[in-house]
Amino acid sequence: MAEKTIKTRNADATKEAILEAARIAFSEKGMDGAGVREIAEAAGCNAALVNRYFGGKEQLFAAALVGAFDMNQLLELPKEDFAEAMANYMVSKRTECKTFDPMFLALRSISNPSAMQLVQAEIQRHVTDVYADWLDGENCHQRAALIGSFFAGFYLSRFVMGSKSLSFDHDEVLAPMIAKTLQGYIDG
Amino acid sequence: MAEKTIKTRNADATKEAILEAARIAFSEKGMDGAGVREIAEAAGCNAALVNRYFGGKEQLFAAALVGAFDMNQLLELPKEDFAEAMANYMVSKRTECKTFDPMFLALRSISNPSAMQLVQAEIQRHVTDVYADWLDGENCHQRAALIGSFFAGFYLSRFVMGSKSLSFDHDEVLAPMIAKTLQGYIDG
DNA sequence: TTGGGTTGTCAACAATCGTTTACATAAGGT
DNA sequence: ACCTTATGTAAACGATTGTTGACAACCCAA
Repeated sequence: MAEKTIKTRNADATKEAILEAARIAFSEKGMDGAGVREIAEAAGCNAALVNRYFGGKEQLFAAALVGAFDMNQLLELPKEDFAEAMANYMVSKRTECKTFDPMFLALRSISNPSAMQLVQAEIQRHVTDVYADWLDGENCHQRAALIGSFFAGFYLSRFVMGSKSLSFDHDEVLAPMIAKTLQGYIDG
Repeated sequence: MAEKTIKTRNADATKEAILEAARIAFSEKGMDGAGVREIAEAAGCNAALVNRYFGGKEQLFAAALVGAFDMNQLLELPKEDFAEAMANYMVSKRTECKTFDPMFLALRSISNPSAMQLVQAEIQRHVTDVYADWLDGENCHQRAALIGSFFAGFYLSRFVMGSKSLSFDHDEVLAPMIAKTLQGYIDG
């Protein structure tokens, strides 16, 4: 949103531009790797405005986090379709540059303890607990957490680390394996 | 190894002290989070020696990585015992402070691209490929990589993020679930 | 048109980083 | 004992970081 052609002064707009730029930068480089000046430049404004509108980098990170982990569309499926749908989702996901991905943001920010704590709380409330309610059986919290950790591990290995064995070339092989693992946690 | 009582000059000893301090610091804070001065202080020497002996921080990180991922004791077990043994290993692992853990080092360094590349290459060669050879069946590389990613995800969620649902309190519930997942990848 | 508050910019601050240079000191052969 | 080399220390450099305060420019109401 580096729209400098029209310089209409609008606090809410620049605030939103900073937030969007921050989400992208944090996704690409993590909380520590992304700089305030770099975010401000991508938002088309000055770095000082980041502090004026958000109070600091950490609070900007917290603001970038709200509503990020609302990935509950899959939960509207019938339970017998969930595993295959989620496996297809995991496998069909493509990594584009300059985009906001809460999973990247989380994975690349875990070296920062306070950022990690924010991420953990957000995931626990908006993902793990929701999935546990949906599973709704014996040890549902553990099964939900294992689904989440499996998802995170796959994301980490495939996209962040770039494992060759988990590359796009093997999607047809990977999808059923992933689905089977997920089904195991759904059945309990 | 901050042994300052006896100041015997020994290049190899301090080199090793720096390496050990680096492994611990990198495990706790990651490649970017750990500072050279902090490592040198933990090693009981000056920060300049880090550059003299290793050529720089990145090369120190690379040196701290060699031989780190030799976790192949489990492969000496018979195949039918592997899943349960690895599940017990994952569940019985305790996180101590001031210790070297290559998995922590890897997870907390993925925000640094060059560090991540070094880690990925090391894991691919010393873990994933070795496990694939051991599995030795159809899609063995994918099955091995999924074991690794599952392991990483569990490590990340339980130890680094501190997921409550995967805490020590639920070890008896978690172990058989983990074992079942692993067994799925072993059988293929 | 004028004043006041909002919005944005600029420059500098203090801290930290990895790194380098210059210098001091211990060790060991001659 | 002396001299050379190896080993360790100290200080500073340049770059970057998040943050802040002073200042300028704009918008809007009176």
